[in-house]
Amino acid sequence: MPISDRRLRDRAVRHDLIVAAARDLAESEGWEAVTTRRLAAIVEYSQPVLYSHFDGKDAIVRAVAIEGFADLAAHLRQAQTMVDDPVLALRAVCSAYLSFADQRPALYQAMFVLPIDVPFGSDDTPSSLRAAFGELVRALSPFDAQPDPRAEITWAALHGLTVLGRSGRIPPAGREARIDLLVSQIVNDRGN
Amino acid sequence: MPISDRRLRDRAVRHDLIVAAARDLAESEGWEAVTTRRLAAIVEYSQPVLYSHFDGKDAIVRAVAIEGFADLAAHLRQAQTMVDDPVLALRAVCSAYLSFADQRPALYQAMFVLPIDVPFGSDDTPSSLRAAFGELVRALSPFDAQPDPRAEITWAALHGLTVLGRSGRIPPAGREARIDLLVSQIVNDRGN
DNA sequence: GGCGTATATCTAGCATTGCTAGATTATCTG
DNA sequence: CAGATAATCTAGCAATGCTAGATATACGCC
Repeated sequence: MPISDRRLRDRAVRHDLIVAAARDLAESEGWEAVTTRRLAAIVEYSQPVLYSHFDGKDAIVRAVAIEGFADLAAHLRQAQTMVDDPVLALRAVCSAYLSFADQRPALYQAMFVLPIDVPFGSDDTPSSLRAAFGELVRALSPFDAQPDPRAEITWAALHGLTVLGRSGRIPPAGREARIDLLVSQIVNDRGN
Repeated sequence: MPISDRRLRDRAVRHDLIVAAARDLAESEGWEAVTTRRLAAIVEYSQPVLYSHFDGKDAIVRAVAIEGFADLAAHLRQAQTMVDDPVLALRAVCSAYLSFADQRPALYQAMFVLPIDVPFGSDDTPSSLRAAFGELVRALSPFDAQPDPRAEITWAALHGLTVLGRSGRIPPAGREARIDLLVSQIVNDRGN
């Protein structure tokens, strides 16, 4: 086993360490506290090593985000496989989306607010991202023969509730009622 | 007429000039190009004069945003007073919201994405902001006895469509279909 | 084992950012 | 006109993302 193998392994470990440090620091102090110098200090290397792993700060944020998509997909999947009834399953998915955003605000921000340059409709769209969207499509397919547009506006609504709520533009009270209303809108809109 | 009056007028003019410069520069080159130095150069004063008008860069963005709320409110109002039928009026408001966001992306960003510290549910919520939300409530009131929660999730959906579309997370094609779907959801959800 | 080379890492620094203190100029008052 | 007040500017600070050149480390070969 050549030594260069161990080197590659070490690099991969450090890579993950940087991503984890960025995520954790962002979660505890916000993304504005995530500077290359602080990340370097946490990883206990000098600042320029970050640039041997990532093209720049944006790339680090992007890496955090892409990991987050996988987490979200798993979270949504688990929520809807717990219940059989399609309406309840849909409600569970919506609720799970919002609670994910609530519990991991910085991660969510990296995924959906910060300008990470992730291709979406393209071939090299991260599979984790496609998976997350797919879970939403799955939850909606009992109610719509063409679930994709429905998934888009539902996703938009969930995202809007998240960011507008976070910045105080929508009050926290009445959250459950809004989820009910959202689900009710979807399931009652049969025939089109 | 004391000379200090002219001074106050000059100050007000310069204040507006700064806000306009920020808005225009953001609209043409994006908010990341809006630096205090560039603003000072446009206004043809030195950098520190900005701080005699505003508490900092955030306050300038906030001023731009608050002007924008008034514009949006007027835009939405005009859209729905053009048509009589409630369904068409609702559709017009949704469409107007999206086109506003589309035509003035930087302004929209200042209003709904950038972290301007604007109180919302509070007493000193800018009246223009309340007015914009009120237009949405008005358009929804024919369809719901309690239009406020409905307005919140509709606003959320519109906002989500905007930002997710802007960052390439939702494709531009099918935009009209999504508006139709959104309206259809609302008007078909009678009884609750 | 020892040496030259390639790789990895660090130190130091650049340009830009938001913001501020102290000097300087213009303006008003007695 | 002199003194005081207000407005404005010059110069600079600390922090940021990022990079070049120097330095230390690990490797392959004899």
